[in-house]
Amino acid sequence: MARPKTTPRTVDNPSVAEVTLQQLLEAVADPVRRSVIAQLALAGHGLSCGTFDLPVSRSTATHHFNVLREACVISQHYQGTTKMNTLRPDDLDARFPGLLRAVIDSCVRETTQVPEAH
Amino acid sequence: MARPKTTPRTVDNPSVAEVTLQQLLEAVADPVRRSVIAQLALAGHGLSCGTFDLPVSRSTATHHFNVLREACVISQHYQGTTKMNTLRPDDLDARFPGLLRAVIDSCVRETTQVPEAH
DNA sequence: CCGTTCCTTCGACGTCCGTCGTAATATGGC
DNA sequence: GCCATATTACGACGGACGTCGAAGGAACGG
Repeated sequence: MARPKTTPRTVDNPSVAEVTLQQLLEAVADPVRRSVIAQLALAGHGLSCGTFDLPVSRSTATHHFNVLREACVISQHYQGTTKMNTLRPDDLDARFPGLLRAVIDSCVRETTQVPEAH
Repeated sequence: MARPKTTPRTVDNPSVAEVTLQQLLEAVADPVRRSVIAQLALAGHGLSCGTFDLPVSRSTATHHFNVLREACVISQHYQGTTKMNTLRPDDLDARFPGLLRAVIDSCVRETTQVPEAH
């Protein structure tokens, strides 16, 4: 409250120390969010929110980005009218060694190996 | 149906090939189930269902054991009247390299580092 | 047999989370 | 200023999951 009329469109990316294991695991347990992770990993660079291919509405996508950011899986920052998303690759390793890396790998395999006809 | 009156009390531990990433991540996203994992890892050997220290009723605990077994995180087998639970340490590594190992480590840290009064 | 112990099955209930549409805000270009 | 674009905030809804208690089956020991 007492916020000025103009919100300068800043994003606060939380510090790794504030993230719980519960938060991280819940974040990656959703298929839409894992799709975000996979697309970011495959792209190799940041992507704006609108460029993702997701099977949900814009507002739902915003929700998922928030969850991922608060779990320190991605970091976000504004760039003009768009919002860029990038993976936070090694930050979380101090707190949960190897975990995010393994999750990202599995997310990529999950999407690239989709052509698995039995 | 057409089941004999006496159920021989067998358990079918699914094969790793049938487990999805979704299943595994959902399984470990629950705090009670992570407690099971941590207690098993700390014990270093199998534990019967009744010896776990869990904040839920017996029937709920049974449910959680089922979820963990179907995700190939634990394997179960009867031993007299009790049901033994053991971690399936390296099975899942073929399918999700490094993932379960990292999760187990984080579960152990989560419970052993509980004495974190700030 | 009979009782005890251990675990499971079955409904039922409550809550949380993913989903949406609509309305609103910020930026950039004209 | 004004419009178009990009994203967010706000309620609302529905389904899924964690939870429980009560009843039941299985093994072991008398």
